[in-house]
Amino acid sequence: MSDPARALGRPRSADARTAVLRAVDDMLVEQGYAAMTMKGIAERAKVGRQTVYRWWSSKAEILLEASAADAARELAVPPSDSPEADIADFLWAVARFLTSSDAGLAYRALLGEAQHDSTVAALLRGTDVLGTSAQIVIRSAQAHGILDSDDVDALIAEMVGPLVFRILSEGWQPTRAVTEKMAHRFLERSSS
Amino acid sequence: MSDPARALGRPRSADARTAVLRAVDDMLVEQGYAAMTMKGIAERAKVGRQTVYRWWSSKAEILLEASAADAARELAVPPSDSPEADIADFLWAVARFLTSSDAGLAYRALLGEAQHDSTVAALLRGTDVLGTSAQIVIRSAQAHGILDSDDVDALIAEMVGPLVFRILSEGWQPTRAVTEKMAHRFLERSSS
Amino acid sequence: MSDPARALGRPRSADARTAVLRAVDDMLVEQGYAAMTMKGIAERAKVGRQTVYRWWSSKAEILLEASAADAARELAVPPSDSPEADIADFLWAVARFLTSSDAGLAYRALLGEAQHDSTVAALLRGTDVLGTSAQIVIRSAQAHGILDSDDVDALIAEMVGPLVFRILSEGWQPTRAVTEKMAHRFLERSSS
Amino acid sequence: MSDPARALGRPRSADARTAVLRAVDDMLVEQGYAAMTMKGIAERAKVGRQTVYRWWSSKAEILLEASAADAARELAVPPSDSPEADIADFLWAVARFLTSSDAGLAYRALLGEAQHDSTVAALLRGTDVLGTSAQIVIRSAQAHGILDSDDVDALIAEMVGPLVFRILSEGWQPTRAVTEKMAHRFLERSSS
DNA sequence: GATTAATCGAGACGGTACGTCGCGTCTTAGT
DNA sequence: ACTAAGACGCGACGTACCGTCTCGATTAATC
Repeated sequence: MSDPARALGRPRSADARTAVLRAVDDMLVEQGYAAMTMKGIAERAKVGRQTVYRWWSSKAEILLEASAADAARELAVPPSDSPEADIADFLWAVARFLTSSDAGLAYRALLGEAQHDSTVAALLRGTDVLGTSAQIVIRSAQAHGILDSDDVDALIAEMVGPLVFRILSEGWQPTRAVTEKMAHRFLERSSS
Repeated sequence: MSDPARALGRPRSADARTAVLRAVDDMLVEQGYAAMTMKGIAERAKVGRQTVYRWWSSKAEILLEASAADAARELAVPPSDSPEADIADFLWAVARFLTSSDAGLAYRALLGEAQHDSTVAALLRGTDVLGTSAQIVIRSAQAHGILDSDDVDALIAEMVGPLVFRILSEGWQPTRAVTEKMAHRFLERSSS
Repeated sequence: MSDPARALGRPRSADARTAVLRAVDDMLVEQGYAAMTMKGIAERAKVGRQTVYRWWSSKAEILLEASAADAARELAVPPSDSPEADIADFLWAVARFLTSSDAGLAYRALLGEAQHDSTVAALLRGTDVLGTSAQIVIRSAQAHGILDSDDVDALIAEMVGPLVFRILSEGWQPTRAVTEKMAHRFLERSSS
Repeated sequence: MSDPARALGRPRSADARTAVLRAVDDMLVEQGYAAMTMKGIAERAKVGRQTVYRWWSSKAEILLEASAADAARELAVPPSDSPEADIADFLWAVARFLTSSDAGLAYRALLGEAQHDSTVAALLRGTDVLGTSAQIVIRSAQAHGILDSDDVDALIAEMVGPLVFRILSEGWQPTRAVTEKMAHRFLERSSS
C-alpha cells in the first residue's frame, strides 16, 4: 500500500535544491544581488536551468528561501528578565543583521526590490522575518506590563523604525551604545 | 569676445533633455521602474540612445533628476506657529508622498535600488530630499525650544522612522489621524 | 515448462508499439517532420518517453517502421502483359506516392534527412522501398526481353530518375499523361 | 546632396557578413549541417547573435548565400563544339559537385531540408543553381539542333535525373566513364 | 560665407541573460 | 523486466536590452 499523496514520476532532487540555495548564498556575497542571474545561479549550482525555474519563479524567491532561516536565527534574542535589555539586544541584533550579515544583505536587497515589484512585496510580507522576531520581543515586554499600548505593529514600528530608517536611508553603522540609547528612549515614551 | 566657458560645436539641446525627463516621468507611472529601460526611454523621448547616455549614466540618475523637484515641493509644509501641527502636516505629507505620489514612487524605487547598488546609494545621499525636508521641520521645532535633544539626524529618525518603516515593509496606507497621533507621540517623548 | 527464448520480466507491450507508430503517422500529417519530437510522440501515444527510446533510436527509425509497409503497398503495381503499361502504372504510382501520400511524405523527409545524416542514409538503404518496387517492374520488363541492358540499377535510375528529380527539386506535380509519356520515352531508348 | 535611398543609422557591416558566410562554409565541412546552429555560427564568426538573425532568418538561408556562388562556378562547363562532350562534362561536374564538393554538400543538405520545409523549398527554387547550369547545357545542345524536344525542363530531368537519383538515394560515387555513358545514352534517345 | 566641432536621431555592432523547449538519461511507484 | 510519469543536466531557440560605434544631418561660434 502506497502513499496516496505520493506524486508520480521521479521525485524532486534534494541535492539540486540545496545546491541552488548554497549557490545563491555564495553569489550574493561574492557578486551582489544585481549581478546574480538565474543563468549564473544554475551554472554555479551545476544544475539545469529548467530545474531552477521549475521550483522558483525568480531570484528573489530563491534568495528568500536561502536566507530566511539564517535571518530568523540571527534576530532571535534569548529573553532575560529585563525588557529593556531584551529590546537593546534586539536592536543591536537588527543593526548587525542589516549592516554586517549575509542574510541581512539579502533582506535589504529583497526589501529594496519590494519597493518596485509587488510580487516581491507579497513574497516578503508572507515571510516577514524582522516583524516576526520583533513581535516576540514586544509581546515579552507587554507581558511585563510596561507598555502603554496594545497596538503591536505600531509598537514594533516605534521600536525599530528609527534604527532601520537610518540604516536604509543613510547607510548608517550604529554602535552598541546607540542601540542601547534607542531602547531606553523607546521605553521612556512607551512605558505606562 | 565670447564666453570662455562656452563649448565649441552644437550646444546641448534643451528639448532632448526635457523630452527624456518627461518620458521617464510618464514611463515610471505607466510601466514601473523595473520595466523601464534606457532603450525604452530613448525611444519614448524620440531621442537618440547616445544622447541619453551622454547626459546620464543610469536610469536611476535620470529618475532622480526627473523627480527631485516634485519630491521637494510635495514635502515642503508651510510652517505655522504650532510645531505639533507642523510635524503632523509633515508626516502626512510624507505618507501621501510615499504611498500616492509619482515622485514618491520614484523615491521608493531609488531607495530600493540603493540597498544593493552603492552607486545609487551615493546618488541618493547627495540629494536626500526626505532628510532635507525633515530637517527644516525639526529645526523649526527646535527653534520653539520644545525638543530635548540637538542630534538632528536622530530626531528625524525618531519622527519619520516609524512611519516610513511601516510603509516600506508592510505597504501600509496610513490615515491622517494616525499621522497626527504619531506626531503627538513623538513630541510627548522628545519634549524637554 | 516455459519457452526458453522467453525473456524474463514484463514483455514488450504491443499496445505501446502500435500507439507509437500510429502517433507518428498522425503527427507527420498534422504537424510535419521537423515539428515532430520524441517527446511529442511519447505524449501523443500516451507512452513513457523511455519506452520510445528503448525500441527506436530516432524519429527517423520510427517513421520508417511506421510508413514502410504503406509505401510498399502503394508502390506495388499489379503486373499486366504490357510492360509499357506496367511501367506507366509504376511511374504514376511513384508520382502519387511522392506528391500526395502520407507514406511518400515520410519517404521524402527521410530521403532528405539522409543527405546530411549518414545514420538515416544507412537506415534508408536497408529498406529501399522505392528501389525494391522498381526492381520488380524492371525484372518483369526484362523477362519480356525488351530491355537492352542488364544493369538493373542503371535501368531503375533511367526509369524513375527524371520523374523523381523533378518532384524533389521543383516540387513538380505530374499528371497521368506525363508519366505515360515518360514510360514511353524510357522504353524507346532502352528497348533492344 | 545625399543619396535619397541611403538608410539612416549605422550601415550594415560587410565584415560581419563575410565572417558569417565564412563561418558557415567552414562549419558545414567540419561538423555537418545538422550540428550547425545559429548560436554556433555567431560564435564562430565572432559576431553577435542578433546580427545573424538580422540578416538571415535560418541557417538554410545563410548556407545558400554562402555556397551558391561556389556551386555555380563548379557547375559551369566551358562549351566546346561537341554537344555530347559538353553534356558528359556537365554530368561529370554534377557528379563531383554532389559527391565531393563542399558546395555540393550544402546543396544536398538544402535539397534534403526542402523535402520537409516549404520555406527552404521556396528558397532553393529561387536560386536553382543546378537547374540554371543545366539549362545552359541543354540550350547549347538545342542550338546544335540535335534534340528532339523543346521542353527544356523535361530534357534537363532526363539528362541529370538518373545520375542525381542514384547519388541521392544510393550514395553512389560514379566514375567519369559512367557519366560519359550516361551522356551517350541521353543523346541516343533524345536526338532528332 | 566657409570652416569647424560637437550635437542630434537612427540604427547596426558584439555581448549576455531571458524564459522555453527538446534532448537523452534517471528514478520513482505500479503492473 | 517492463510500464507511465516526470525530474534531471544540458544546450539551442529567438528576443530584449546592454553600452558602443558609425552614419548623415543640424547648429553655433570662429575664421
